[in-house]
Amino acid sequence: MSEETPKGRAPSIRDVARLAGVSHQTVSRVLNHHPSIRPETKQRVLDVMAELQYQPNRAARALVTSRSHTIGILAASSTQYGPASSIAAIEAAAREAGYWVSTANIDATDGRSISDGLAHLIAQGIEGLVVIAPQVRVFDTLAERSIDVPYVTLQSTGRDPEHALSVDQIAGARLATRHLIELGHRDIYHLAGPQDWIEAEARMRGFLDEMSASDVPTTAPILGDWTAEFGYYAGRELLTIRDFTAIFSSNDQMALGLMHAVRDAGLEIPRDISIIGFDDIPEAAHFWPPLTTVRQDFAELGRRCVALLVGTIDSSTLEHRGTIVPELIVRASTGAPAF
Amino acid sequence: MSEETPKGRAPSIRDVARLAGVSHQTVSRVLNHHPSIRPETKQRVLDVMAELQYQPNRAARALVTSRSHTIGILAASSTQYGPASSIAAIEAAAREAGYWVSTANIDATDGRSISDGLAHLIAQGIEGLVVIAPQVRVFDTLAERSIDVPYVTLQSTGRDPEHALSVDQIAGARLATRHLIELGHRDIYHLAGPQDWIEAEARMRGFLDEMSASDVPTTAPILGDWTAEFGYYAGRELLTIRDFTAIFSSNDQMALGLMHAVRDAGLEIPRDISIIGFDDIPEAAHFWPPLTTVRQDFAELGRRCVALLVGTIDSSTLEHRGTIVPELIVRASTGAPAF
DNA sequence: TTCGGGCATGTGCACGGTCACACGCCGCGC
DNA sequence: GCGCGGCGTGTGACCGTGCACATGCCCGAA
Repeated sequence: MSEETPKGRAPSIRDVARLAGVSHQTVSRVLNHHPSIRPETKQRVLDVMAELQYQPNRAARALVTSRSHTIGILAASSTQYGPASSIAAIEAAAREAGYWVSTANIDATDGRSISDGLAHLIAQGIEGLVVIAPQVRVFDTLAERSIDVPYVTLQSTGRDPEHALSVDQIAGARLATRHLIELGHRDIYHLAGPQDWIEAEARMRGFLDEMSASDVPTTAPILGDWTAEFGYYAGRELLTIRDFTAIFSSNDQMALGLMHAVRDAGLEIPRDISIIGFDDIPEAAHFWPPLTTVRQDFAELGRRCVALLVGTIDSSTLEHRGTIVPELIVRASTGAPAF
Repeated sequence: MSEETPKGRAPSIRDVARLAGVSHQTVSRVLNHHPSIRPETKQRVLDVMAELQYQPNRAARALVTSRSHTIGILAASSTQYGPASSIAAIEAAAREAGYWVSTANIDATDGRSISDGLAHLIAQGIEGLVVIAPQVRVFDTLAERSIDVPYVTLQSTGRDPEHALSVDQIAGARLATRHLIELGHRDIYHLAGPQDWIEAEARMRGFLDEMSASDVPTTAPILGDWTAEFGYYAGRELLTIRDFTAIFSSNDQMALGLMHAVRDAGLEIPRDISIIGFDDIPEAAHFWPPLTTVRQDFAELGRRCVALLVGTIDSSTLEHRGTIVPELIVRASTGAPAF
């Protein structure tokens, strides 16, 4: 080994200092872009750093500054398209802003898991928290543990609008519902998401709002679990009634299950029944028939989320955040009802 | 504030020590489950810890032990079902084993992004690395940067079998291909994944192996990009030829696109053309028709991955790892060819 | 009795950074 | 000529933990 440093350890600022003929503090100043350093000195230090392949020790820095530069993500259902997209976007935006990301995947139906995940993140000294999970339970845990870092929840404006950031779910749901109404549908069902997801609740509210605003008699929403499986069985149940011409599903996966059930019953989409989804997962364009749905910009959401969090951390200033409005994507699964 | 500790800081082991009437070292021993501590003393320390809501400082511990207890994940395409499932499984397994996880999402087509992501993880002092990405480029970067932590790549046995862990893609692909051959198909196309994904390569190899083993004339695989979109356009192209009765798609999304194209051409599945996919994403059971595919157990993969990594870190012992064999799921998208 | 050894605990230092403060030098105004 | 302030740099302490070593005690074997 032709190590420049005496020990087997990674080089420290003192090693750099010695080789550059300066004090360790000067090296620290170079690292932190302190203004008053002679360019000549600075260059010398930088050269030695490059030569030694010096890497600042995160732990040491975190210890003394008591700052971790880490944002935690508490995520449920992270295998689903929406959450996964948000996570990826947050991760990218955070890195851009000089922050690290640590994720804890939890089982949102298990209170213990929520608490554990949160403890896990807090133990890492996170400076900000993003919650991507059904909030109802998480909120309780959050309140209980009296979180002392800024946090943002990536769901619709629910119980804690101050911390919420989201695509406007209500507007999206109204968009979808209005689309069906404008096509002439009057008997419309809504297949909602799980009761304890605030996103699901918001979409349901949007549906109900738009229905009553258009003087269309509302039907009781069916509570689902986001899965195609559920959509399929819910569809089979519904079709024993057959007093409707359209269904608005709270996400694309359930819409897929619905379509499956409708076809099994020998009916045609959209001739007999129109179906509209929510999310616009990449596959939706290739469902049979291609699914009309509402698109959300998850990447933008992630970016704003980090901007808000970092703004709060760095300057205690709440950055103003506009609403992200979703977009209606009309494909072939919706049409005028046939009488 | 009725703080027990003098300063506004979080309590340290010394605060605990003072209140418990012991030395800081004794507290440290309690934390690390040192055997020789009187149960009485231990309990006293634990009581004070609980009272003070003491939390060990990770940074300080990492600084002195030079161990971060963190596993890094370098992931591409983490919004897709397979990678997302693996990540969630790894995260859970790692937490179980007392490790933390840090994820870097990269754009695998961009060499710079790979390198940045890797640097990002290394700067965090990760002790192990899991690579979930098309490996060809990543391998080069890995070699170039001479990674000094144990790593595992979550793809098929390719260039670096020593570090690879995966569901046996070749066996899975042979399973799928054999299924088609046994149904009586002779003219079979394979829609492969991107050239630089070793997984895609392995599935292609499995396809070719099985075809020649069964004395069926092979066709040149078509190289796709995993998306339903590509599957759709590839299907349209293929259908202008029509000299085949079955297609084996390297993943379920492309299979979905293929199905779309086949229906657009007025053909029926599986009467005119059989289609088989790979992955068994949760939606596959509700495609039209429900997709025959090959299921991989991602959760098991994640668990083994962490077990292997932690084994290597803790004892430098390579734990023996069996192969995970995928399972053929027969649904309605495949059938005997009609002549 | 003496001595070795294990147990339970304490003392001091090291880890690799940052921060507060001190220091020497130079230029400028009075 | 003297004091003052800013610039560039150095000195030492400190952050919260774990480790090596020291200490006192008790027990059993020589």
